[in-house]
Amino acid sequence: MARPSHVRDAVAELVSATDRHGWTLDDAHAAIEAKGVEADPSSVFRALVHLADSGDLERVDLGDGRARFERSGHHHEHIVCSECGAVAEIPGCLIDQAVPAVERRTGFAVTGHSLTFSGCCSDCSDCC
Amino acid sequence: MARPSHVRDAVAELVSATDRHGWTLDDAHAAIEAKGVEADPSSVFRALVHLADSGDLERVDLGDGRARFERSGHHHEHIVCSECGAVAEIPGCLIDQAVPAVERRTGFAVTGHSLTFSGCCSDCSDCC
DNA sequence: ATATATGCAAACGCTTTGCATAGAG
DNA sequence: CTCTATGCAAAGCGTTTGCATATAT
Repeated sequence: MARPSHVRDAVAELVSATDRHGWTLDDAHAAIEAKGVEADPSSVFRALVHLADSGDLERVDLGDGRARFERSGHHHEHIVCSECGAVAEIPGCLIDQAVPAVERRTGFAVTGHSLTFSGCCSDCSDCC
Repeated sequence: MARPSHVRDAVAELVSATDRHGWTLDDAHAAIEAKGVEADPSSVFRALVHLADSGDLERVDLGDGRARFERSGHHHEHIVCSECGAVAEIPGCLIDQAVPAVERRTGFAVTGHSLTFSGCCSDCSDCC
C-alpha cells in the first residue's frame, strides 16, 4: 500500500457487510458516499474490479447494460422485472444437473452459466 | 412505403433465409454488403429493430455488450466460449418446467428467460 | 525514493437518435 | 404533395484508461 485507500476499503466493507443481490457502479458509489466517504466513480469502479479479480466479487450481466457485482460463492439465478427493472434472486440452482448434457451436445467445457428470467414483479402487476 | 427500402428488404431476406444463431449489427451489415447492397449501419440497425418490433426477430443479450438478433419462435439457450467468444446453440429448453416454481418464489409473472452457459469451445480447449 | 490508490478528464465501444434528403405513390 | 426509408453525423450511456498527484512506507 502507498496511499490511503478510503475508497477501496469502503467498497470492500460495503460489499462484505451487505446482503444485496447486486451492486451497480452507481449503487456502490451512492452507498459509500452516503456513509460519508468521498469517492470518484472511477475509483469505485476500480475497487469493484479489484475485488472481482481477487475473487471476492462476481461480475454479473443482467442484460440491462449495467454491470453488477455480487459476492461470489452464493450462486443463484435472477429475475428482472421488464417494467421497472426490479431484480430478485431465485434461490437454488436448477442448472448444474444439465451441464453434462450441454457439454455432450456442444463440445464445450462448461465453466459457468447465467440464467435470467424476465417477467413482471408484483409492484408492476397492474400494467403488464 | 415511400422510398426504395433496399436495406430493410435485404436485412429481412437475410435473416429469414439463413439459419444462424444470431446476427450482430456488424454481422448483418457485413452480410448484406457482401451481397452487394450498400447500406449504412444505422439503417441496418433500424431494420433489425423494426423486425424485432414486428416479432420476426428476437433480441438477445449474450453479455458481451453487443446485441444479437435471432429469428423468433426457435427458442434455445446459448453457450459462449470464454476464450474466443464463439457461440453455439443448445437445442431444447430445460427451463420451462421451472417457471411455476420461480413464480411462486418470487411473486413475478414470468414472461421469458435467458440462459447462457459459458465455457471453452473445442477450438480453444488447449488454452483453458 | 518508491510504490500505489485516487481524482480528473477523456477515450472507447456500441447503441441510439436528429435531421435533411431522396424518391415512390 | 406526401410520406417514409435512408445516409450522415452526432449524441448517449456505461465502462474503461491515461496521467498527474498525493501520501504512506
